[in-house]
Parts: sequence; structure tokens; C-alpha cells
Amino acid sequence: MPRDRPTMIDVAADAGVSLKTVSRVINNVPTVDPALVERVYASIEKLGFRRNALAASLRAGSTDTIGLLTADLSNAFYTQVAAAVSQVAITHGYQVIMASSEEEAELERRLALDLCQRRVGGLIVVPSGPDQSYLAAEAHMGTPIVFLDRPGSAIDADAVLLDNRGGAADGVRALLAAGHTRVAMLFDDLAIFTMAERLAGVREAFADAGVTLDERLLDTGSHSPDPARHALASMLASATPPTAVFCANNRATVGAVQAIVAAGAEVEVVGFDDFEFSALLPFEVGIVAYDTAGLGTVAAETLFTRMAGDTAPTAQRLVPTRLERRGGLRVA
Amino acid sequence: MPRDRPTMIDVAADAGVSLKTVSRVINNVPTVDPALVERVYASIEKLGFRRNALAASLRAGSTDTIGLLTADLSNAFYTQVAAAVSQVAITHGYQVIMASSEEEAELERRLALDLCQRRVGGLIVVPSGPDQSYLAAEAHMGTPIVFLDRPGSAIDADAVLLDNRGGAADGVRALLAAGHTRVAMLFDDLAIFTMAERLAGVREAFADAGVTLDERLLDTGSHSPDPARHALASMLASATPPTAVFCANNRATVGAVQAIVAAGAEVEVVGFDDFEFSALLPFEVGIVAYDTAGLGTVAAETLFTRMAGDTAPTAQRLVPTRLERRGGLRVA
DNA sequence: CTGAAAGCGCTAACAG
DNA sequence: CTGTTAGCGCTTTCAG
Repeated sequence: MPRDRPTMIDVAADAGVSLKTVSRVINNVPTVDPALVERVYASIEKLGFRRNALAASLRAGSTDTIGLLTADLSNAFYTQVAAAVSQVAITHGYQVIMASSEEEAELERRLALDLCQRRVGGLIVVPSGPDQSYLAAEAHMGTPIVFLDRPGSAIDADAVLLDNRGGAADGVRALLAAGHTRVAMLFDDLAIFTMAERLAGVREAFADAGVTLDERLLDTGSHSPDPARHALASMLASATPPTAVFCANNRATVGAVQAIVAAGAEVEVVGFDDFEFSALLPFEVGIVAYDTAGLGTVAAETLFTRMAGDTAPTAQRLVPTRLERRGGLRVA
Repeated sequence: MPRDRPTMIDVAADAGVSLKTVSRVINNVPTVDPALVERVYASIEKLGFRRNALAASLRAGSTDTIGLLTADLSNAFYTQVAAAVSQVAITHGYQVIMASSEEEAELERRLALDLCQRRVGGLIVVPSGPDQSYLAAEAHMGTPIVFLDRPGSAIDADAVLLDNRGGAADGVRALLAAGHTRVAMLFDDLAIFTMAERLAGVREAFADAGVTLDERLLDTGSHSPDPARHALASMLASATPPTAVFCANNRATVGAVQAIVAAGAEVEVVGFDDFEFSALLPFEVGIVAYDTAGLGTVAAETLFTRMAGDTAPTAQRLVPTRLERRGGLRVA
């Protein structure tokens, strides 16, 4: 039988003080008679009073809450980002409302606006849809927006992105420097911002090296390891197989490695994205790694700075990547 | 210059109707003159009105929000659970406020109570602390609580748990059935509920088979792959090395496999917890797998059932495990 | 079918 | 240092 929650009025009555005194005690206003403070706390304890944050927020206008709208919460990448955002929020006394657009533009819109209706103090968004202009009104009315991982369209807001081009270019340059000219490219759908950027970086590196990218070695179906594995397997079985492969995400890397092992081939691998157990990779591969949590931290800090009133021009921040060696199980 | 958000009053004034009519339109009350509906919508559009969910909730008492308090948001396991919870919530028109206790009892308490103050409609908690009695008052006042992964203490509430004992027992039985008697055990801290349960399952299996568990082969420091690797490496280097190993979590499994490969030994492996790229494991191992997302789904559904008023006695639900084969890269 | 008035639980003004 | 009075933006009586 859910009994009613006690309110400040109940506490005030029980402690024999006014409503406002209770409010002051709860908000740690120093100028309250210690004796009253004592009595109020006693009543709070006795009645099991818990301040209704809703009512407080309604007055204040803000909610000590930020919204995080990712593209796919089941993806470990966004999850790590979320953890980092959550940690920053905690240090500010904020909580995080998390949602996932599942890469659907309409759901993104609905959830983002819903978050605004809940009066989050700010919003971190991984844009899925082609156009975030629906947020313009909210941004104008004082809800700061920070885009994460992909820039927003049709709206001026801060963005925190990976150095996709630079990372991909570095990775490919390493392969080209090793003398490879037939380099397979395993990408996910190029409609995804990060994929397009990484491909642009790849093309830059090829152009700089004066090597021609064989478009037949470019596959864009690596959303998971299996298609990547199949794509590389068939390239390896061709008359002029690649001697190296650049994988634009970690699923592609895993699929590629499986194909290489199955074929017993000797192929050099560089892949974008580190992953939790990359130490298990059976031979050494180059990994374009970066600080995933840092991405979330920077985004959250940018957001809190805006929420604190910073009105500097919006900026794009690039999180750097670095090429590392991973795997080589036998060396462990 | 954040201009003020328009309120229903502004909309009413603009549309030349009463406040209440606007409210009705927004809440899709069918008995409103279509002409007025039209006018109201026009004004909403024109002013960029967005209903303040806070104010609505204050009246209603609830917030169309549930709280999810995990033990460690940076752990992929909780992350997958969170994604599943979030999906269920969406179908109910709810959003999820996510927090992480970082395995600290005091932080757990603070965050859980904070969530209650925000008037979440219900709470899913992965208990870190030894005692959740601080939630009793909230539960009594109508905030349903569901414990996830670990049961709560000192409070009667639903819990959704893995079949830790059964899964561990199955895994060990497979090793014993294959004739192994010297089985290494790589565990994390036994103070963790799931670890203690899994060890209990292991002991059951040993007892059933009439085999004695050599306590010197039991290690409890496998919080990450490295200590597991070291632990197994030194066991393998001993005079009477184990011929099989049971790993109580996926980090232990990865560390064990690294040690085995490095030692060039022939050791059979069974590990608890599947992981994203377990296909990369260099040889076949047994994995005690389960439906991680399902755990979150069941917890969320239990919670929504309670929120809908179900007052059946609280229950513990066990999510089943199954022993599968993973890895064996060469066979891919 | 529509509107005026009251109030959700709290905090910000302003007195006392 | 304490209390009274409004009122945050909305929904809910209850009349019209």
C-alpha cells in the first residue's frame, strides 16, 4: 500500500517550524539556528522525507541532468563514451539520461526533443540523421548541444570528433612505406560519416605516395566480421591477391584476420579501432588506436563549459589517434 | 541570448483559447473542436512551444523515467544490459537515467537515493554494497526495485540473476568427464557474489564426480587478463601442472589462453562469459554463454510489470546458461 | 465541448 | 534568523 510521500510541509509541521526553514535546512543555508536544524533533521529522518527533485527543478528551470543520445548503445564504443560522460557528470552533481537512436533519424529526433522536454541542462548527440536543424530552437532557448563522433548538420554547435582522416592516412602510409601496393580496403557503409572520412584519409595517403588505389580491392560491406572475412577471402583467392589490408573498423579487422589465417596467407594488416581483447590477435597487426573514454570526457567537459555560460564561437575538437602494434599471441 | 521558452499560457493567448484547451490538445483529448485543435497546433508551431515535462510530472507524481544503477558502466556486460533495458523502456515511452556505482557502496547509496528523488518510476540496481536496506523506504513508498546480476540484501525485492552455479557446474563437469583431475581455477575476488556462486557450482561438480579440488590450483586474483596469465603460467611451470583450467570470467579466459600459448602447453579450457570477439581464440575452448541482453530485458520487464501494479510475491528469476564451443581460429 | 480556479512540492522575494 | 506570500508550468477538479 504505497503510502504518500511526506513533503516539506509535513516535515515543517512535525518539527514545528515553517516550510521555509525546512527548505533552508535542506539547502544547507548556513544562517539557521542549529537547534532548529537539529529538529528538522530529526523530523526528516523520522518521516523518511526525501526532497522531490522535480518540484525543485520546476522552480529552478534546470534539472541537474544531461542527455546523451548515442547512435547504438549496444556498440562497445558508445558504451565506453557513455561511461566517461557519466563520470564527468557525477563530478558536477549531474545524472545522465541515456538514449539510443538505433541509427534512425526519426527516432533520433523524437528522443532528442523528448530529452529537451525533460529540461536536460545540455545534450550530447551522436547524429544519425542527415539534419539536426530540429535542435536549433532548443539550442537557442538555452540548451547547449555538443555533437560527438560525427558533426551535426544544419546547426551550429560544438563537435568532438576522432581524427578519422589522419588516423586512416597514418595507417595506410605505414603499409605503403613497407612497400605494399596492392592493399585491400575493408569498409562499412560509406554513408557513415566516419567511414567516408577514413576513406578520404586513405586516398590522401595513396595520393601522397603516388600509388593508385585499385577500386576492386575496396569493399564497403564490413558491418560485422563475417562479410569482411568473405570479402577478403575472395580477394585472396583472386589472380592478383592483395599483400596488405586496411580495415576501417574493428569488426573488419577481426574478419580479415580470420580470412588470412584460414587462407594461410601472409598479409600485413592495419585496422582502425582498438578493442578489448585485441591481445588475442594471432599475429601482430597495426591498430589505429585512440582514447575512447577521452572522447566522452572532452564532449562532456565542453558541454558543462557551455552550460556554465561560455559563449565562445563553436569549435570542432579532434581527438588524436596513434598507430600501435597489437596481438601476436605467441609473443605474450 | 536564451529567450524564454513559451509556455502553454503563451500558446493559449496566441491561439485565443483557454489554457485548458491547449492542455487538452497536447494530451490528445478527443473531445476538442477540430477547428480549435488546428489553431492550437498552429500557435505551437509558430511559437516553438515544447511542453515542460517537469511541470507535467510534478502534478502526475511520476516521470516516465526509470533508473538503472550498474556497478561499472565501463564493463561491456553492464553496457549490453543497459542497452536492453533502454530498449524495453522506449517501448513503454520511458527514458532511462543511467548511473554507475563504481563498485562503491556509498556511491551506490547516494546515486540510488538521488534517482529516487528525481522520482523515477522504478529502479534497476546492481548491488555493490553489502546492504540495500536504504531502499526499503523508497520501495514502500511506491518505487519498485529490481535487482540485477546480484541479489539485494536486507530488502525484499525481485531479482534477475544468472544461473551462476549451474553454469559453472556444467563447465567443470565437461572437464571432469573428459578425464581431467588436475583442473586450475581462475577466479576474481570471491567477495563478488557471482564469483562465490560460480565457485559453489564448481565445488558441487567436483563433489558429484568424487574428485578432490586441489586448493593450490585455485587463484582468486583474475580481475584482468594479466594476473590470470601469470597465475596459470606459474601453475603450468610447477611439478604437477594442471591439464585443464576453468576460468570464472572472460578476462581470466583470455589470460589463461595467453599463458597456454606462451607455454606451448596442451590444456583444455572452459570459461564463463562469452565476449565479442571470442572467435579469435586460437584454439577451441568451452564457453559458458548466456543471453546478456536477455538479463536486462527480463529485469526491465519485471520492473514495468511492478510499475503497472503487480503485487505478486517477489521472486528470483534465473537466466539459464549453456556450454558452447568458441574459437579455433584455424577452423574458421 | 470549454473555461476558471486550485494546487502538485518546492524555492525566491520580501517582510517581520 | 525566521516566516508569509507568490508562483514555476502544467493538469485536474468542477462549473458553465
